[in-house]
Amino acid sequence: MDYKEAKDKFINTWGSLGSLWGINKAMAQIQALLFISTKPLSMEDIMAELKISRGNTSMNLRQLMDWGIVTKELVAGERKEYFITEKDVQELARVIAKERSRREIKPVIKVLKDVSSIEDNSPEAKELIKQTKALHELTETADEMINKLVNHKQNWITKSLVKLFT
Amino acid sequence: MDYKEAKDKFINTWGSLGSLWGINKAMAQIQALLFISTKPLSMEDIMAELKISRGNTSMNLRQLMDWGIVTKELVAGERKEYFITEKDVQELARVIAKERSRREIKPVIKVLKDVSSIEDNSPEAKELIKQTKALHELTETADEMINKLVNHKQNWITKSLVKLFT
DNA sequence: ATAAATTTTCAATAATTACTGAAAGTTTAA
DNA sequence: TTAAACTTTCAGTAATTATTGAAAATTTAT
Repeated sequence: MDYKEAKDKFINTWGSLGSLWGINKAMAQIQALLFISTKPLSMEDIMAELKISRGNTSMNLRQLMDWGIVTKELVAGERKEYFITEKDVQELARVIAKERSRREIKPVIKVLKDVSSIEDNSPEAKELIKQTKALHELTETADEMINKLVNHKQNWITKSLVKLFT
Repeated sequence: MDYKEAKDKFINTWGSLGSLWGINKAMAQIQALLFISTKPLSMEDIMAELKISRGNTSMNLRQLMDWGIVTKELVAGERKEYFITEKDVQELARVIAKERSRREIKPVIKVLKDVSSIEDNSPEAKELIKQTKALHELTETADEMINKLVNHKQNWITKSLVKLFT
């Protein structure tokens, strides 16, 4: 496998992994491309490399910036905007975990809390309350775990692993 | 909020959460329905409750069985098949984590390994190798972490949390 | 101010993914 | 065996989601 093949394979795999996780393909591919690039890339660069339209590139770059994993980089004497992504994988993982907690887990916790606090004594309602309560507790625990790990800042996954299994 | 509202809200929230995570809506809703049901449900029951077709129900039940979170339950003197889901949330979380590791993480680890072991000395290739190696290590560590947690069998999330932050 | 360079927006369209329903297949009881 | 009860399959269709491309908006240089 030569460089070009390897690069394409990486970008494609990352892209399809993304869509499996509710992140769209183009967004994941742009991030992958920036992640392995040795220099900041312009919108033109990205369009050419991934063969996607200007509009698509613009929208997905914005999303990546909303997530906080891509930033604009000014290149001296250039009018175009250039983009870079967080290059440290640990930091990348932290940011993604934090965003997913905020966007996906937190709202579910709220629903589970509401549902589990209805008042009704029928056996069906009791089962609903019991099971949503259990789910609520589990979800909150998992979310707290993520957030604590996420605030460790450095080498968190490795450190936790050592702490857990030694 | 009365029982019916609460039930619908739970099923719908679980359903849309599912699609956010690459699990289709019907599959997540069927699991949610079984999860709060006080008794095993037949295909007819599920179709009526969720207002989905027979084919859809059949296909998604099979998928849930493939995941190992739903099983057939024979009801004495009944010809129909009845279905139940794992009711213990901890066990449910374990099974899901294990399946996601097997289906999604493992294949990515393989690609990252392949990509990071190409031989090429250009600066671009060096960056690709460096970054995919870092990602490979992180992914493997996270996957090992999931698999170890998953083999703890009881109260794993809570236990790990205590262990980690006390 | 003007206009060239660049980015953003969004209606139209393409691509993907999910769902239906009826025909084919399977199981069970008599 | 037969036929009724039930389940699975899958081609066709519907619903959802992603992408394009060109017009509008913005930014920058002069």
